[in-house]
Amino acid sequence: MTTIQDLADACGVSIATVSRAFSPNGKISEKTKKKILKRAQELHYIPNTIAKSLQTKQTYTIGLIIPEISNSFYSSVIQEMELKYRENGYRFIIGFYQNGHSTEADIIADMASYRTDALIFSPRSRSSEETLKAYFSGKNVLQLFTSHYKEYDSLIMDDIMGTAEATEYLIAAGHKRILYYGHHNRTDGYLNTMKKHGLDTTDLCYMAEQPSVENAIECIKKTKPTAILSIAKYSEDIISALRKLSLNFPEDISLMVYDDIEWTRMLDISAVAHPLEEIAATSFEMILHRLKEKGSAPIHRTMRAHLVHRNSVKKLSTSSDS
Amino acid sequence: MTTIQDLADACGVSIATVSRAFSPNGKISEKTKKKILKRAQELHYIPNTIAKSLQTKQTYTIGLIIPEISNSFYSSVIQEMELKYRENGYRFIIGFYQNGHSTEADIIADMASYRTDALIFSPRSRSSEETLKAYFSGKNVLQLFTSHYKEYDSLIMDDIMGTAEATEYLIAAGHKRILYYGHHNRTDGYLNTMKKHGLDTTDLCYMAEQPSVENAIECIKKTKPTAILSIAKYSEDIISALRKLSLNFPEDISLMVYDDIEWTRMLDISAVAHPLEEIAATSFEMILHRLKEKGSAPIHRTMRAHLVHRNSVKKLSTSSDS
DNA sequence: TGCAGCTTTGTAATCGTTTACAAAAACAAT
DNA sequence: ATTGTTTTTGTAAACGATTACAAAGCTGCA
Repeated sequence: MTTIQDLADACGVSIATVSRAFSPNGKISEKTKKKILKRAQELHYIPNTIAKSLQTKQTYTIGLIIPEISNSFYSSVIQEMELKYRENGYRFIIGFYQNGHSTEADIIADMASYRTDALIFSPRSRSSEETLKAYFSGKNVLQLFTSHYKEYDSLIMDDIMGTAEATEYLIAAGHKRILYYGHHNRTDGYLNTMKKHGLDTTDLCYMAEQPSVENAIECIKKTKPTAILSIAKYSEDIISALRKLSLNFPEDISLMVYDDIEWTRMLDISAVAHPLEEIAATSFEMILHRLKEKGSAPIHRTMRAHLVHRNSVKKLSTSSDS
Repeated sequence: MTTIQDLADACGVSIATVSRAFSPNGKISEKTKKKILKRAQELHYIPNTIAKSLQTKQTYTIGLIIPEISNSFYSSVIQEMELKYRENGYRFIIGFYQNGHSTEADIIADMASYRTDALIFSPRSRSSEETLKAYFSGKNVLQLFTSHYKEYDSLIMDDIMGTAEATEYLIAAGHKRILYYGHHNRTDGYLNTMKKHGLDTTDLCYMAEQPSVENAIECIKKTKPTAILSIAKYSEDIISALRKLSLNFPEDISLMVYDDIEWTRMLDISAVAHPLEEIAATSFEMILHRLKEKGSAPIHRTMRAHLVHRNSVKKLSTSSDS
C-alpha cells in the first residue's frame, strides 16, 4: 500500500504537506494541493486511518453491541443507523452477545481495545458494570431500547405507552376480552388501560417465560379472547396457534402485534411501529452530543411508537359481546 | 486510558517487557509476567489494538459489505458469521450499500482506509472493479452469495440446484401446473426440471422486475397453478395475493419458498434452506486460507441447500389433475 | 573464581499519520 | 533594495504498540 511518504516523495514535498492536502482546513496552496491529490489518485493512495487514529485518538468507529438480529426489528434499526452514521463519517463494529458465546463484558472489552469512540449498547442486565466503568469512563455509551444504567445515556421506546395505545384501540373497536401475550416488562400499559375501562384482566395477562405454540394454543383455548395483543417475539407462536385452531383474523379473532416487523404487512396485521429513521437520527445526535460534552449529565430519552392500521382488528358492535 | 508506558512505570520494567507479558509466546519469566498481568488488571490496562495494528499491519478486522439486511436470510447469516469470527479473534465492520446512499466502491474504499484484513462482499455488479484492484490487490476478498469477479474467491449457493430440487419435489407430489415466481437468475433449475418431466412452462415462469401484490394476484389468476415456487423476496407478495384471493395452502394451492426465512416456520411453509453454520464456517476457512496464501489461485465454492418439509404442499393423486 | 551458555530484560528503531514550531518563500509597501 | 507581513513549506516530536539486537542476570561446572 502506498504510504504518505511514498506520495510525498513522488510529489517532491514533505509528508506534512501531503497530510495538509488531505486535511479539510489544512493551510496549503491550491496548486500543490491539486498536484498532490492528482498524484494520489494515480498511486491509489488512501490515508491509513489506523495511523491517523493513533495520532488523533479518534477512530470514528462505534461499537454496536446487541443480543441478536434474528428479530427483524433490530436488523431494520441497525440498517437505518448504519446509513445515518456512515453519511457522517462513522462506522460500526458489531458484536452479538449470546448464551454460550461472548458475554456483554467480553465484547465491551474488545471494543475498548479498538478504541471505539462510543458504544451503542442494548444491555440485558447490569452484568458489565465494572467493564463499562473501566473502559468507558467518559460515559460515551448509549443504551438503546433497554436501559439498565442510569449513569449512561439512554434512548428507549415508551413501550408502556405504546401498549396502552394498542389496548385503547382494541377497546375502542368494542373488544372486552383482550388477551395480552407478552413479557412482564410492559404489562402496565395493558393493565392500566383495561382497568381504566373497567375491564376484567383475570387470566388475560399472560407473561410467558418460555413461549411455545402449545402454550399459546392452551392460553387461547382457556381464555377465549376476542382480541389478542402480542409482542413481536411471541407473535410467531400466536400465529401458529391460530392456524392450528383454524381461527382466522379478523373474522374469528382480532390481533395486534407490538413491533411492526417483517411479516405484519404481508399478513395485513395491525401493529405498533417504531419510527426507525427518527431513532437513527436521534441516536446519532445523542452520540455526537456526548462526544462533545464528555462530562455532562446523562440524558435519557424516550420515543413514542405509533399504530399502523391494517386489517386484523374487527369492529364489534358496542352493545353486545361474548 | 492506561498505556503500556504507564503500566511499565508502575511495574518498574520497560515497555518491551510489558509487551512480552501480553504476547502469547513472549520470552518472559513467569514471575514478572504474573506481576505485570496483576497490575494490569488493577490499572484497567487494555492493549491498544490500533497501535498494535499499525505496527503489525494486521487489524483482525473484516469488512462486511452487503446490500441490506431487511432480508432475514442475510441477518441470520451475519449473526452466525459474527459469532464464528469473533470466537477466532476477528471482528466485523459493516457497510450497507443502497440506492441513494454509499456505493459499493465508496464502502470498499472506506474499508481499505481502515486496513481491514479482508473483505466479505456481496457484489451486485462489477462496478467496483477498479476500487477492488486498487486496494485489495492481495485478492483478500470473498464474494458471498453473489459472484461477479472470477479473480476473487467466492462462496455461493447452488440456487439452480436448489430450485431444481424444490421443483422436483412439487412434481413428485403430483403437481403439473407449477408457477415459478422469481428472478431471472435461477430459472434454469425450474425450467430444466419441468422439461425433464415433460411439463408445460408456458406463462408459468414469471420473472418479476417489479413485483407487487397486484402483479402476483394477476399472475395467479391468469395461470391457475396448483403449486407455486417463489423466492423469498417476492414471497410476501404471493402470500398477500393468496390471502386476497382467499386461497389457502395447502388445501387450495401448494406453496414452496426459496430461502427459509423468518416467517416460513410460523406459516408452516415448506422451504429451501441454507446451512447457516456451514456457511459461516466455510467462509472463515476460506478467509484464513486466503490470508495465508495471498498469491494463490482464486477458489470458488458452491454449497448445496436442502429442503425443509413442512405443511404447505398438498399431495395430488397422480392419476388426475386440473 | 571465572567463564560458557542460556534466559530474561532493556534500548531504540519502526509502523503511518498529525501538528507545533521554525524556516523559507512570496508579496507589498517604502 | 530593504523591510515587514502573510502564506506556504519543512523538521521533528508525538501517538502506543512490536521486535531485532545488545546487555545484563543467572546457572552450572572446571
